[in-house]
Amino acid sequence: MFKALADPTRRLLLDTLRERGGRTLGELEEVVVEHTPMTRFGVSKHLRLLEEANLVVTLRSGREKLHHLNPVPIQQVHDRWIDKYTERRLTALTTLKSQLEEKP
Amino acid sequence: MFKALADPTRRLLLDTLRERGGRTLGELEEVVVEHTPMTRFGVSKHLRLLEEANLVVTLRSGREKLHHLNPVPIQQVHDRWIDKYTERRLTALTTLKSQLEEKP
DNA sequence: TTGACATGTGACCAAATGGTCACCTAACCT
DNA sequence: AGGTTAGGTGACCATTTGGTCACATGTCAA
Repeated sequence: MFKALADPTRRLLLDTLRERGGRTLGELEEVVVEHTPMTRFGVSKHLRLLEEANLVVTLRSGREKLHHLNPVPIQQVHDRWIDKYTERRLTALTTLKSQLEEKP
Repeated sequence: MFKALADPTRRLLLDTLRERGGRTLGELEEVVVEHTPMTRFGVSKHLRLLEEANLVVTLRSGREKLHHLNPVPIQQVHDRWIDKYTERRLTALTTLKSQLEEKP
C-alpha cells in the first residue's frame, strides 16, 4: 500500500481518479501519456498495483473496466501518525531547535 | 517523500519516534534490531532518507543527534486526496458495485 | 462469424533500492 | 594526550522494481 504511493505515475493516476472516477484503462493511458512516455502495458501494471493496494476500486462493465479512487487507506495513513496534539508539539520543537542552534 | 514511507523499517522508525521523540541513532538502532536483523549503517541510511523527506527533524547536541517526527508532510498527503465529501461518495460506489456485480 | 476493440499475462531487460563493510571524523572523559 | 563513544561516507553486491513486447482472452457490432 505504501509502495503503491511511492511512484509518480501512480500518484498521477490517483490525482486523475480523484478529479473524476469511472475511467477506463484507455482513458487513463491518454492522461499518463500526456505527462510521460509510457505504453498501455505500463499503465496497466501500475493500475494493478493500485488495485492490490486497495487504493483503486474497479467495476467491470462489458469489456470495459472502470476505475475509482478509494480514499480509505489514505485516511488510515493519516491516522497512524497524526493526532490532534501533534501539531502543537511540533511548533514547540521548531522553536526549541532555533533557540539551541542559532548560537554559533 | 512518498518513497520514504514505502519501507517497513522506516515506518517502524516513524512509529518509534511518534511514541517518543529526541532519540539518538543508537537508541533507534536498538529498536530496529529487535524487529529485524540490521546493522547501524542500515538504520543510519534509513534515517538520512527520512530526513531528506522532511519526515524527521534532527537536532545536534554535542556528539549526539536527536531525532524527532515531523507530521506535516503526512498531513499534506492526506489533504491531497481526501476531502470531506469523499467518504460519502465512496459508500455510494460500494453499494453500486454490489448491485451491478452480484448477479452472475 | 468475422473483424475490431479493450484489456490481461508471462518473459525479459535496465535501473533503482536495501544492505553491509572498511574506513573516517568529531566529541567526551580521564 | 590517549582511549572510547556517537555518528558519517563511499564502494560494492543482491534483490526489487519499472517498463516493454509478443501473445492471449473476451466482448461488441455488422
